[in-house]
Amino acid sequence: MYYREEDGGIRVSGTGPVDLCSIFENGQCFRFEKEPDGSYSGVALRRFLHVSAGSDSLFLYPCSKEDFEKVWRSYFDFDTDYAHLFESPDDLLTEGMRRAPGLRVLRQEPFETLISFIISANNNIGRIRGIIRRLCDRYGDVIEGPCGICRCFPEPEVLADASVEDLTSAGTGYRAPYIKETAEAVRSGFSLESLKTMDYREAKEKLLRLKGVGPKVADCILLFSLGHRRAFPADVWIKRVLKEHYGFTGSDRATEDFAYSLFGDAAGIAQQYIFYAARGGENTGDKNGA
DNA sequence: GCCCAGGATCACC
DNA sequence: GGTGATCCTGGG
Repeated sequence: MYYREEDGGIRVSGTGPVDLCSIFENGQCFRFEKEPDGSYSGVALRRFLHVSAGSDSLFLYPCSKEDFEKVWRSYFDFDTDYAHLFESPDDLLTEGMRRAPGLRVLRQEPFETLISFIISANNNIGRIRGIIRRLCDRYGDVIEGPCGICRCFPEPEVLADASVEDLTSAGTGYRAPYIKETAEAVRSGFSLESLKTMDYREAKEKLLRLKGVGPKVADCILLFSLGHRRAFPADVWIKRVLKEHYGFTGSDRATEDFAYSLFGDAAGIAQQYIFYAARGGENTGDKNGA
């Protein structure tokens, strides 16, 4: 992989396939919007970013060499070669890799990911996006983007100080007190950062103590922001696939072990491919439109 | 008006 | 340790 500065941005080549739709609309990330020309823009890590993909390159804007090295390189997980993660992929995984060759698992901001996936419980992608947009508009810091102002994801203190009534009126429903309580926990010292270097199970156990975080949400946070690639979020779709394709049913812990036995250390990345294999050529899991 | 999808929690066994 | 009712909201 190599890159060069160009018109205030960075052009990256040799990354292997990158498909922005399967990155930004597969349910791992809720803050990037598709532009009419197929590019995406949004705010992540307190920075505005516009991304467009060519046949063999990617353009990030605005972006300096320093931004790329310090922020976006790891955000997009550019240093991992997804094509060679699995020694002997089975039929289902192979099919998923064929269908979504440009998929990548992002490394997002942990607090944003935590709150976003608490909101995701009992919810669909269209509504999750709307709720998060309202929270950012109401509680997020303002930053300057190329086309006007944008909003960052709210800081823990701000959500901790928000009233449950206000959080509810943003559309969070019964999850409002969970959001407030979990934001309070983070404000008063619960360290998300320390979970990155912790053993997978230990980190998951810690996350499960937070209000509104169950096994599936914990695995999403571990996989989509904390770099725990063996975290295998088992939603209803994945459970359906495990049953229909492997004849497997079992408890949450048994599912965790089964996924590990099938796919090993990168089980979470396999989960993303399997999602595409199972849902065929359709769009992603969004029934209501993003 | 009714039913459904989507995970976490809580009461209960 | 597992099971089932409940939470909220948009859509069919």
